[in-house]
Amino acid sequence: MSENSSPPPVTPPYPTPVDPNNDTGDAILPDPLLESGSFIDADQNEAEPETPPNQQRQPIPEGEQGSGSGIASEPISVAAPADGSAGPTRPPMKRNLEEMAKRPDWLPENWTIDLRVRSSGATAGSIDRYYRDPSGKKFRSKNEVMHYLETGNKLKRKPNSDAEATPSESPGSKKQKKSSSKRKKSEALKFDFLNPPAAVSWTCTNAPQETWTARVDNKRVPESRQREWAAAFQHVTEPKGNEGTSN
DNA sequence: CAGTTCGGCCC
DNA sequence: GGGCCGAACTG
Repeated sequence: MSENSSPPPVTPPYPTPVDPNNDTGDAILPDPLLESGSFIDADQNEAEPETPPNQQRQPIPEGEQGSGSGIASEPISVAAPADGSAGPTRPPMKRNLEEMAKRPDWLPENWTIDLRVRSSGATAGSIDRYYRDPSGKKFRSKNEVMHYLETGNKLKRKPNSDAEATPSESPGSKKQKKSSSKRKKSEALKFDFLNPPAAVSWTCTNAPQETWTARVDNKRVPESRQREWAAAFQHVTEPKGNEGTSN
């Protein structure tokens, strides 16, 4: 493009937006979140100029299509700002990546959130949120974080006992990815009426929101279980249990 | 075997 | 639509 006749003289702190329909003053702020501490997984002590910023990515061999081949673009690490110490007046966050990366209230301050965008697969485009503790441990969900916070033990996944070896299946061959017939569903009331917990202790967390957590034998009861309990409770307290035809 | 990513259910 | 978790695949 050719040069313009009159270049912009001076850029004021806030460029005048040409957007006519901006009621909430959604102007383009310089970098509201940048200062808050949003950076790309750059360690604080990473003083290695020799290493280029490009992450070590293995070249994807064409032809061979693996699930792990097409990985997401870049893991976005967002450091959680300690608190409002950075700036007294915090500008309204725009709905952006930052907003998504804002730490939930239940997340400790020293933890970080990793946003990963799926680039391959049927669920491409979906954003997965991961949580990392100062130690570097990675968690996939709030539940895992909670469990780790309470018990201090990281949930181990995939026991993979492989107790039964089914020779019928063709071994050695690559296992089909779960294409179909994988998850079972449809299960009415999961509550085990025959083996109810002997004792349940309920604790209420007041901050930031009222959250009741049930514990059985010092083991935290998953919310899903609590929901099942609620469902069962409602079921047993249902006044009208007439399934027969009214007559 | 551990780590990483995708599929897909559940909410 | 997002969260969550199991499963699958790779290094």
